[in-house]
Amino acid sequence: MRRCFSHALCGLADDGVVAIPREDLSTLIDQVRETADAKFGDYSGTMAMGLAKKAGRKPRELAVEIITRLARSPEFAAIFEPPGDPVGPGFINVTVRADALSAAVLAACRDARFGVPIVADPETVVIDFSSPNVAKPMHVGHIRSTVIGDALARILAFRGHRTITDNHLGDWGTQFGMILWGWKRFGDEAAFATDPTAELGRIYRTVRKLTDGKPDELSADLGLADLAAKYPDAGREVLLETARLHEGDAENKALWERFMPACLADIEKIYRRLDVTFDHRLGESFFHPFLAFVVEDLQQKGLARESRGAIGVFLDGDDKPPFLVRKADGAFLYATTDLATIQWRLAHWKPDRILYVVDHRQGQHFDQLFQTARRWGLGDVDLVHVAFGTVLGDDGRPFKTRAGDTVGLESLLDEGVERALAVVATDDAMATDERQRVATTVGIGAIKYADLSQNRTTDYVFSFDKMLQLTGNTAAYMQYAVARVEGVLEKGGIDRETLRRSATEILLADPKERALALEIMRFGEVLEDVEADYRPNLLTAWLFDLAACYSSFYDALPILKASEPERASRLALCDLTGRVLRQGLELLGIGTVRKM
RNA sequence: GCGCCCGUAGCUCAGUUGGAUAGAGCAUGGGAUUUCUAAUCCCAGGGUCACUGGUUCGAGUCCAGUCGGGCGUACCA
Repeated sequence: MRRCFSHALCGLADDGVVAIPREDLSTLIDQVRETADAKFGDYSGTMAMGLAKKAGRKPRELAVEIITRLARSPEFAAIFEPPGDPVGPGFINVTVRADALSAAVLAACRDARFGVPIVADPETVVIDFSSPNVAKPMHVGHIRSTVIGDALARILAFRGHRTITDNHLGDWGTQFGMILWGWKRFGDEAAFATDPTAELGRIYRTVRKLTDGKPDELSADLGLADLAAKYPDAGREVLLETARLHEGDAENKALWERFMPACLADIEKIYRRLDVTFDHRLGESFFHPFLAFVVEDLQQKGLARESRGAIGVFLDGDDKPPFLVRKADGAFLYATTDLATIQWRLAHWKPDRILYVVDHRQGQHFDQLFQTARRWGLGDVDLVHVAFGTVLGDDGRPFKTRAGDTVGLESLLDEGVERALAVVATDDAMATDERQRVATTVGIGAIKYADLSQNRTTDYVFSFDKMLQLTGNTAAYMQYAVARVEGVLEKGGIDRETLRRSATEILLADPKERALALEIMRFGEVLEDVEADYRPNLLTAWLFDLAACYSSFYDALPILKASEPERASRLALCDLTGRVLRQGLELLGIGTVRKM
């Protein structure tokens, strides 16, 4: 609906009333927003004030000009009431026409996309997310990248972009050297046969503590202290094992090939539970053959040079830390891999954009990476670091178990489902297996929703108690709203296809009907805003508003018991609300149930 | 030291890139059920937007500084 302003603004520009650069037009249109207060109408435009300043005009005068043009535009008049005079310093407040809203809702009822348009210029977007290290079990730190990345991929695809999701697995770095080193010294064949990833996880944790553990961490564990005494040079030896793997050492390569399938299977199991899929899983190992070329080419083009035995790109002068692409011992770094990856993706996928859904702590790395890529001349692709904050525990410290270990993702999901089961279990009428299914949907949904509903840039406090609340801005509240819609339609024995076909008019006489309809019609705008800043929390906030509008509508007005023609109209609204809510949750990777 | 991010109600957080009287949820207090899922709805209280100055019609938002916190900072990813 915002778009209706564009004609009037173009007109202004063409008439030379004010100079509006074409590229500013969309940001001006973005300034058309839903009003803070219903008494100001439905939408409000604030562009007159800003434009007046630049043009040296009086804001109200300019607002009147815009209003005149709006009123003349047939496209505008079809959707909005004739606008009144500007309010205050120059607000242009408009109200959607009842007949236009009603017609739009009716069209949405019959449309598989609810009237949400496909983007005008679809782009090819690579979304790089999750990217766990395969050598260690996935933990709570991976949840944000996985959940946010998956949601963004779903949303961009729904908007009409060509999306390519890629899981850039950490399957080749130092952490694998740790496993190799540890396996050779205290690997347990029997334990590996029983539960491969558990054994590899044990080795990883032990070696990590040996190589970068704090003194008190070492002294707290007698066995660990012994190992530390026995292998004082563990850190260096680990790097040596990593280097051997990269050089193609037969023994290490064989072990790598032996360990990988179990690692991958373990990770896949988590993705299945989370309902997350990838188009590609091109890990670090895949790009290994291209790394030498990256360094050579950077050197040859005079971008990288030797320093203290290593090779790096000096981006901010000689005194600032360079972007290292090769270590003094000859090994490559993840900077090298990331550069090779960009190059490979550009050559094979020709993307317009690449999104990296990665922890904000790696901001500097991406600044350097993007700068280097541009200097290297890798083309005019948009490289975006979609950063997010840390997951914290109740104490405000990074989320850990009481023993101080990181929380495994598997057990986290288990606990979410288990707690959801306790909440759902109050209804004895439900069969056990169905209850289990509902608990799974509610539990996993709660974990995802809690994460997505937070502004991604801030750290967030992980709390099962809060995310599983049945009231407030939670997955359960939203899923409940969907289940209530199902309940009404089921109770009325309504065939939804027939309902959609036979609906002839949507009546919006009651303010609650109107508010619900207006909210539903904002779906497309919200998705547009989500993409603009890669912020799924705008979608959760809107879903919450929508569910609240529905609850309010449902509470105040009879539906099945209403008389015609209200009954058919309200049933159509119910059906549409349910579908839109379900679609919105699906775009977040969250499932729904028919009963709960 | 330098760089990036953050500081909003008792708690957890929004705040649409500078807009109208700073909003939700939880918690607290009150109310609604002969009626489609009350896992709901309606109403109320609760704020020096860390602090100081600046920019302008207008600042939680932009600029400068101060205080407090987090993260990063040459061969881990």
